[in-house]
Amino acid sequence: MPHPTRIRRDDLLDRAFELLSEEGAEGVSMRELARRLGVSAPSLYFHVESRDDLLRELIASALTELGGRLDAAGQRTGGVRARLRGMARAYIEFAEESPHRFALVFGPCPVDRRPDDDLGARASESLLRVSAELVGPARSLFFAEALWSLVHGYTTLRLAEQFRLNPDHEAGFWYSLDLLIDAAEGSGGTV
Amino acid sequence: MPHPTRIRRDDLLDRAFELLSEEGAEGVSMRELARRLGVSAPSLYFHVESRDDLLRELIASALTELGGRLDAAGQRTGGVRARLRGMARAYIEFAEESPHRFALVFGPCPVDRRPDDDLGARASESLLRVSAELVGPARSLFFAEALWSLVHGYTTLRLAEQFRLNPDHEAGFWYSLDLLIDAAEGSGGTV
DNA sequence: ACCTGAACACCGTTCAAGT
DNA sequence: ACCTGAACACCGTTCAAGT
Repeated sequence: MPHPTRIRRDDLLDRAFELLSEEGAEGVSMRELARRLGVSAPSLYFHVESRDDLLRELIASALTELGGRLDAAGQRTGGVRARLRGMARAYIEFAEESPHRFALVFGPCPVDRRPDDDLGARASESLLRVSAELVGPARSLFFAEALWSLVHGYTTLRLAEQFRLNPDHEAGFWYSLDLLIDAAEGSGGTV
Repeated sequence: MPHPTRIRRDDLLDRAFELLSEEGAEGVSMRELARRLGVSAPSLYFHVESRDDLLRELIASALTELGGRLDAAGQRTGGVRARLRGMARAYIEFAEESPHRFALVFGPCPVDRRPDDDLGARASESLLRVSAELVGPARSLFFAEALWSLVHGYTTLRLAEQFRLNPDHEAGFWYSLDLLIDAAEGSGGTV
């Protein structure tokens, strides 16, 4: 063995994940990451192009996990309404469990840090599928966008503690969600 | 005059505003700010407690401006629906005009950087007032929260260019907004 | 009271040098 | 191929020193 320590890419990403979860994107510094790996900072550049590249990897992993959770929620047995509620809950729960990862995925983000378009597409695929059950394929994009806006807005405002005035803020959210679903049902889909 | 240059607080805030507008919060560095003011970095600390303090000031100013715009839109003549639409448009327009300021206001934010609670309250006051016209004071908080979630979600996702798949994304938003207003009207308010 | 330069502890990244 | 230390250009912030 030519060197005392060899960096394994898995370790690198695991430690970066920990840093992100603990301290947010700002805490993911190349030097601190190197410190935790017991390695010099420049050596990281043999395994990662740049800090932005590393963050892009973390975004991709968070997006994949969120997509998986939404998918699971959308495929459970039950009516369309119950599954849409489940997907909304999964979205909120992911944000509550991993606020820093959630913020990184949806936060303002330099072009260099953008994940592949198809990753985002895959994450929203299940929402589009369940939406199509409700309003048909032609209007599924239209409806999914409205649902996503409501859920995302509620989640981010909740995460930013902007509902301090209203301790019972969940009630309004679930009511509004049902309203959108009611309207979609009324507009005549395939189910 | 004991010194060649004296910092005026207005200048300091104006330059910081420019930096924020041009390059986002990350671009607002004490050293770059000092450079633009033709002054040493440490001297800034006689006019501002810390960088977080400065950013808090910028958040406050953005929040005040957004609040003012919402207020103006909410007080125009016209029906409740038209005014709510106007407020939504004002929200979106502010975010489009000042994306970095918008992101700073609603982005994840260390506790030290939080503006006064009553500033946020004042910004949402007009929304609550117009909501109360629609559903009465008892349910205005409930309804305002739903509206805000939808508008905020749509705005942030739009700013993050998450609607790339759907070039006609505005239509779905306005439709959903009307749906929420319809439901509120149906639920029996004072108007 | 207000400004300065020097300093401390951080950053991302590059690069010549080692194995 | 992979790792290192030194270096460069950045940060926020403190502090003794000047006026």
